[in-house]
Amino acid sequence: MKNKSNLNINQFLKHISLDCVVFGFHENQLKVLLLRMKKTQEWALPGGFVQEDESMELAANRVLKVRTGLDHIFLNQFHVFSDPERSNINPAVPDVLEFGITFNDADWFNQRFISVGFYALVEFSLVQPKPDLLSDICEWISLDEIGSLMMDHRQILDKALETLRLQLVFQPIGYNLLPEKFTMPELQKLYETILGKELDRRNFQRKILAYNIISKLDEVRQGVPHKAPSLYRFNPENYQKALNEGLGGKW
Amino acid sequence: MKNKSNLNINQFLKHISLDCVVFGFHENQLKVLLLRMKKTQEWALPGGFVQEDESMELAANRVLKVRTGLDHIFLNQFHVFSDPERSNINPAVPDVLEFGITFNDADWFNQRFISVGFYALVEFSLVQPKPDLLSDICEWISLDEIGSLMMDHRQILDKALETLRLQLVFQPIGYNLLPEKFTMPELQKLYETILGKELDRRNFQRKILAYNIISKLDEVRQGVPHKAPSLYRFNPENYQKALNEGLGGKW
DNA sequence: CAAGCAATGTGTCGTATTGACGCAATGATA
DNA sequence: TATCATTGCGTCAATACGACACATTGCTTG
Repeated sequence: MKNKSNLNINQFLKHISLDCVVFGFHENQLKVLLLRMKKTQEWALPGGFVQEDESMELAANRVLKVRTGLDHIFLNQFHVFSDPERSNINPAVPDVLEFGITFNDADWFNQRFISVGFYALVEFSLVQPKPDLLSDICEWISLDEIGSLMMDHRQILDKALETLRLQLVFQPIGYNLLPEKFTMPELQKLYETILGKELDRRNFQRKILAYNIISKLDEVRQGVPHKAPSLYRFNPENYQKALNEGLGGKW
Repeated sequence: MKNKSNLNINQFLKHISLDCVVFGFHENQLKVLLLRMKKTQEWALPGGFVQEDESMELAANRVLKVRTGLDHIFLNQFHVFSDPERSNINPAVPDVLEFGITFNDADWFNQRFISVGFYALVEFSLVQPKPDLLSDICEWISLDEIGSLMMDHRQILDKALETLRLQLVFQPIGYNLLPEKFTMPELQKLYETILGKELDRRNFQRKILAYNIISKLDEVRQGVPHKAPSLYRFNPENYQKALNEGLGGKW
């Protein structure tokens, strides 16, 4: 039973959804990809549903491919949001009714959803944001400019950030967020933004270099004021090794 | 539409299940609560489904209350298992048909499930294991005696253990696994079992004491061979503080 | 019943890690 | 050409960590 829109809800599992917190880094700021809902003008995380033959991970990849144009995105599930009240106030329903979608579809959106949260780390410049059926805008918003979001999406975002901070302590971060070549101050700013606090420039460099996950290049960044900083790039082998084995693993 | 058994599947959300890895510590061994399926004799994790008005956490608590007799169990979700093939080989179906359950119920068990994995830490001696409708045995099995499990439950167990190991590095563990009073060697053995490697007795004590989460008592363990070890107990306030703020948090 | 012994309680020492900070070099800016 | 923000490199003390020594306790055993 198809419907007028290009969204065929009948191929999706009931009660289950996913929401993605897509992190990017640009102009020394951590940004998140958000959608603005047509009807309510509320901002929301990109999300979607699960087809009958795909895993949650595949579904998240499929959703993000449409939303960003990217394939093989670095993705991690971090929490399941299952408060029975979380979707009671779903404001998407009036939207649905306005855009040529049948009442059966409104029922679909009105049901209770248990949502699996994913966070994604992507290289900002590669993303081509595309709104979905219910939104008119899809764009990057700086972390400190994000106010309240639709439903419990603010809570999902906060939990993603908290998870990312914990990961940072025992796993390398940056390979998926920075361009191939980057400077030490840029990498440091990324860490500072995620952690939400300032770090000592010299101690940071010492620690990062000790991990052996980045290599210094024979180039400097051009066209910047003051002294030109050296460029670095990640060492894929050691980075992967650090991902598997952890960094400062105590005990 | 009720059925003959005391399991009313109609109150549950379709496609969604949960599985619990319940850890206990006894006789210096880490144990997991397992069920043996009546029909196939395979071992399985305790699990269940989600009612229409409860969160995943509430559902997990409800399931474990029945299975262990305990309330307010320390519970954490750790991963969602959503491989479309994971429940194709569900061996519970023949069981279901044999125990007076209607064919509609067999359909229920035959559907695809996305399962949220929880791990629980409980005090061994407080648990009163009870089998469920499809199992004849519910008991503690030592970690190193666990072979293959039903469906993907072995994979779920392994992931739970991996998560527990990571938690151990930056969060205190033990309050929920040990009796009120315990000895330093017991606590160390718990850490060693979870980490899967031996630790230096003296360095372990120094490190643990530095966290200020346990207090030494004016008692020693009675009736043990050789020198009687002192008893300790967790300091609830500092333990909770460490849970929130983390332990050796780098950066 | 005393010597032996296994396990516990306490401390040391060299090394590595960390946090705080100094200072010279660079290169655009004024 | 002098200035100055920023980068690159280094120092030092405090702390944490791993490896190990030694004394103590109290059951075990000859």
